[in-house]
Amino acid sequence: MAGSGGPPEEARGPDENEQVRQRREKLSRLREAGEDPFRITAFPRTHLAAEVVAAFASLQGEEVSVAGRLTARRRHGKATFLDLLDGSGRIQLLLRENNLGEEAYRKAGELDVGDIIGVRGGVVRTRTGEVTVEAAEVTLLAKALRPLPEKWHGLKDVELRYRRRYLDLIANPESRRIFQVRSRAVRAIRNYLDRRGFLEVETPILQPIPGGALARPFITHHNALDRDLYLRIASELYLKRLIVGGLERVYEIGPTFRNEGISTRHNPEFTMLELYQAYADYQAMMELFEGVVAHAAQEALGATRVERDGETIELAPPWRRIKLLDAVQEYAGVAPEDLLDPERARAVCAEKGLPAEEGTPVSTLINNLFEAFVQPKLVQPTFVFDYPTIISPLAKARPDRPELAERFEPFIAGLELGNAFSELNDPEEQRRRFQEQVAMRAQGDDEAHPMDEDYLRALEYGMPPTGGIGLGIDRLVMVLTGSPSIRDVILFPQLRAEKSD
RNA sequence: GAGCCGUUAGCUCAGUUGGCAGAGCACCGGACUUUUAAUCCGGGUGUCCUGGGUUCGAGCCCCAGACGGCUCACCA
Repeated sequence: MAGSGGPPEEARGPDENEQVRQRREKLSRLREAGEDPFRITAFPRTHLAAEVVAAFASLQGEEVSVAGRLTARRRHGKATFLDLLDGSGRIQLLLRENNLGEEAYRKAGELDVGDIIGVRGGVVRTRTGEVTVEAAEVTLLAKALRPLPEKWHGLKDVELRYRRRYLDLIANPESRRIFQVRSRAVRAIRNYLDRRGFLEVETPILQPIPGGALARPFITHHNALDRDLYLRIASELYLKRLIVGGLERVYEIGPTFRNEGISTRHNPEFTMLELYQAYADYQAMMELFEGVVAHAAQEALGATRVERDGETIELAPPWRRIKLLDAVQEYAGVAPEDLLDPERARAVCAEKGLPAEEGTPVSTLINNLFEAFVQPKLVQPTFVFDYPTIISPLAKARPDRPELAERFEPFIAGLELGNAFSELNDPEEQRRRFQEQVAMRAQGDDEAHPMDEDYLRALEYGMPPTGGIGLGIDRLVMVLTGSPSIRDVILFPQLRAEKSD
């Protein structure tokens, strides 16, 4: 094979097939003719596909240059229609032997679907009314050696969609749309916060003490310092140090890592918005949260309503607000007084078919009830508030009921979208909470919060009363795009190795 | 980590009771100068996920494994 003018053996990939072989041979012939497409470094594009279509009235008869990927071909002898896909969308090209000449038309016939091409030509409308570039010159800018997925069904195989996202983006317009919505939503959030005087900052991703949340971290190692570091599970404690430092409104949008299971709602690395506002409490955070989300939806989708499972979700404020225990009563039918005593609470859970082993803390029982009976019902945006202090070690307790924290979690479409509270700024109380967590860690709870003396020292310098929010960007995008899986809104979700050796 | 389902051509998918591996698109050859899932004629290009086993014979049955999806468990 290698001797028949084909490409050298070592240039081939491991999964060659007939179509790839043919394309490699075409590339070889081009190179032998001194027309190696990969030597071209630029193409003077004058218009995007969408621009040509949108400005047809003024461009008709004018010459334009467009470039992109050849995604379809319809041959009619001495005329051929091509579909060109660029970053803005699709435009049709018309190649005619009359215009190109016999030789150029023949060479254009050697193009393959998937090739990257540049075309110079006049803007016309075809007999069927489609805006089209009638080519005067066609340039191959990059050869596609592999065939594209099928044009009609696109790329359906979810594993291939995740592993080869580039193919998904080429073949499935909906996938392109999702990531455009995601980008617009994030930009809208930044604009919204910037306009309200927030400062965007970056805090360490490599942290010596992984705090700010209750979760297992990834461990890594710095060679020069010869010490283990952790990939952050939250940016919380660093951002609050900035509040101490007088940056009174700060936020960060960035990757966060939790060493836990993977599911349709969890990726080991995800994007979180965290923000902190001095002199505000969790009530103010509710208003800020619903404002951020509604604005993101408006800017990304042009509407505050989204469809999901045939139901319309209205994201415009105000959202419903309900106390955790009231929600449990409403949806699970369990009276708050039944949850005061651990024995009665366990009996109620057992009755409902939930695990209720001896010694299970009431807070866990409440959480189980909530997740089983309440959370799936919270389709419209809902703030659930007043969580047990024991599971909120960084939140300020309610002055009147210290067993409850000034904390809320927002839910949309049954998804937990974030977490927020009035930040605990009493350094002595924070130390007691940390000690409580350290004791739980000693009991084997490896998600309990570690002690962080430097954070306590910062609080000892004085932090104003502060409200804070964490918002899962990926999950918000799931809501905005109606995506059932978090993998649909993360460009390269975590998967197992493709091949095991 | 557990349960259920899936893996067949480049892509989307059929494959009957265990009996020569199939279709559409893509691709290759031919016709065609305004089509848009173009059309018409001709051509199947394959590690049936992998490794064992049963059988005269395995895509199909059995066992083990890989990868993926969904559900559950922990979390945002």
